[in-house]
Amino acid sequence: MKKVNDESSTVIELCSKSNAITRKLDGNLGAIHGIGFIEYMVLHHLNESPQLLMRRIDLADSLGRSASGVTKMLNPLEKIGLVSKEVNPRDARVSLVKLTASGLKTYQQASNSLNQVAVGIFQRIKPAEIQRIQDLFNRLVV
Amino acid sequence: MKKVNDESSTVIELCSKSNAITRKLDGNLGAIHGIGFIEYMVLHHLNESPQLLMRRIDLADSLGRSASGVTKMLNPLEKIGLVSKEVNPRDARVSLVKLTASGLKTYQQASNSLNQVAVGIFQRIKPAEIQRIQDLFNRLVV
DNA sequence: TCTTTTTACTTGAATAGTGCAGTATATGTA
DNA sequence: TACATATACTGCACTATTCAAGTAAAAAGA
Repeated sequence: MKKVNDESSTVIELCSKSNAITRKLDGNLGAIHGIGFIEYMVLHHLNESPQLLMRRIDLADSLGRSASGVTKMLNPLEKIGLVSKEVNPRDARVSLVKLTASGLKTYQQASNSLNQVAVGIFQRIKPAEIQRIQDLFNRLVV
Repeated sequence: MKKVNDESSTVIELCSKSNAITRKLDGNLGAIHGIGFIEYMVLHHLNESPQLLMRRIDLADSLGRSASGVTKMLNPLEKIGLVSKEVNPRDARVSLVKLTASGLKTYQQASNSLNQVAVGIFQRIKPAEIQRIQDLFNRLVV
């Protein structure tokens, strides 16, 4: 008697691996650069966006986290000067987050560490397949 | 100027999706069955193992979580009777976790909910590709 | 215009998760 | 045997994350 379908067991595997990877990277980045993996992801998404600028709500979506989680997480990052708060003249509700010069520098350094660890994680998977995985992720409906 | 390699951006995507999925399933399972997704995963791994029995440390590995995290999480599950604590006569250090009859029932019911949600998540991906993803996950080195 | 609804964000209370230190048991080695 | 090291687990202090409630501004509708 089968209890879960293929989709479910894949979801379970996905989240287990993600937990393990997050823990590993938290330790790695934390020891070397003083930020966790989630903080790294903030810097990454800012770096990818035009003008290094994002709305908090879009950041929450990109990270798969709640709005309040983003608010709280950003406080320490502002305090240590990796990001700054900007206003949107068109809409007074939004509070934009910007990557500072210092944040960019930390991002670039931490990226080197991440690159090494990430290569280790995918060492048994061919480059073409990595591309393929990423394509599949983009088609997930969450 | 490229900052992160393909491996890194795939890791970032993986963890973002996992966060979003976890949040979605926490809400879904919590509302209907009174357990979060992580608790569901505990029941799932116990159900998959022989005699419905696991060591706490192996459970932690399967979940990608710390040993103390498992200890803490298991307390409420024992209190509501979904799992029970067993001793290992061969090794007094280990404390085994067993899926109870009540836990099995909850697991089976929650699996129905999960199956539905999981199908929705993979709706744009072909069955053959789902198999493929799972195979790739098993080859990750974490 | 005035009112309702939606959106963006923040705060507080509660919960969850971590690392580290400590305990107890088992294993390896001389 | 004795001793050092490794393993399994737990408790504690700290950090992180969430939900629900609240504020304020924008958009939509009458």
